[in-house]
Amino acid sequence: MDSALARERALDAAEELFYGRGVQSVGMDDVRGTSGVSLKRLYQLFPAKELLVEAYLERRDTRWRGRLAEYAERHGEPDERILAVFDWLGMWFAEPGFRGCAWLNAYGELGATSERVAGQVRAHKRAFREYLGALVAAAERPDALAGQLFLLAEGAMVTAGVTRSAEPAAEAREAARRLLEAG
Amino acid sequence: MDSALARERALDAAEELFYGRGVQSVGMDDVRGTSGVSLKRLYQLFPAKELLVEAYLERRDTRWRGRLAEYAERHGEPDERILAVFDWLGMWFAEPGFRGCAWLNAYGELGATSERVAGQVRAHKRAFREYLGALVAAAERPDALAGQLFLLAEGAMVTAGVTRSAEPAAEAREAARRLLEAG
DNA sequence: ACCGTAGGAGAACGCTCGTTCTCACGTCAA
DNA sequence: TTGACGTGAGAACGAGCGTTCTCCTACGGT
Repeated sequence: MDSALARERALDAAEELFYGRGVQSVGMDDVRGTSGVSLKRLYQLFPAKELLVEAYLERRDTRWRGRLAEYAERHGEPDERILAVFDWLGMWFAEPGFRGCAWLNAYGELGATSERVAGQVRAHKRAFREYLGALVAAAERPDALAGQLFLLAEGAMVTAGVTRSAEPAAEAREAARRLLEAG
Repeated sequence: MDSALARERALDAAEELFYGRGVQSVGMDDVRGTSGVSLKRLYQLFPAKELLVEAYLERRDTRWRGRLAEYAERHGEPDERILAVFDWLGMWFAEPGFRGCAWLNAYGELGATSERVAGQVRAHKRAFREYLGALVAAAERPDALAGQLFLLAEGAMVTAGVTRSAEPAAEAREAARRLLEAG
């Protein structure tokens, strides 16, 4: 198994385990067991657990925002694109194994102790907020609307995670629709 | 020091430490040091760390909802009461030492491993949602609005916690005002 | 065939931390 | 006074886990 493949396997295992059970309750030995990558290799690729955590969050960030953008961009009308964000959230919430927003979970777990993880969470949220800002600008709406939509989306993520339900996406979509309609 | 006082001291220390630094990075020894309550007493009052965590969340839940209701009820007009919730959130976010919603942080940290803590978080959020439901009903608005306001409030809490800013409360308040206005 | 290197399995190390135990001291009832 | 008891200080115990080390096997180049 070459390094690139071992790295992917390790990150796949890290993502499955860290997202599903939290970072602190997963040991490097669990990552080894799930990935099939030996401890020696793991530490060659990621010299400390924290680096594996950071790589996990970074890869997931890229993929998450990519998938969201890909879905939203299938819709031509600017207002539809905005609402599509909430549709996509609903599909995400309904996926098996959904356990809330990985970054908010990581923030609750590590935000107080790891400044780097806290920074990654802020960067991820800022990027999401800016993406909404671009959609809102394309719809020729005031930027303040993006902030409000962002709060709805964050509230939906958190609530879907805690209650294990996809319903908050529909509620947030409806609120977003009304804000669009009113403004 | 009698038992009741020791209990209060222990909970005061637990709250300060768990909320400020997270549950897992605080040891029972830290609680002893901050509270001045000996380990023996701590374990008499709370036979395991998890019980101390639960007691901390429960006491904080009572106080948090009490303070919110007290503030909101100073306002007579139903619509004003609803908006007062967001004003209160803004005051809370601006308090020194604010580090986001204690329950969401606890959920990120322990939700995957402690079913009891996860249940407390759900109960707390359900109670908050029901409180909003009561305010919305008093304003003779549809219950769906309560769900939307709830998402705004949750989004504001999360965002204020991550960005260390009180600003999201004002954004959420403005969104709430527009939803009230439109409905 | 031989040696040097890489890699795997897993033991070992060291630290943290939840929990319990030891021991000395003070208190109060008889 | 005495002895049972509660308490505090902190040592001790045991488990978990991040990280490193040992040892052994396999293989590639000469």
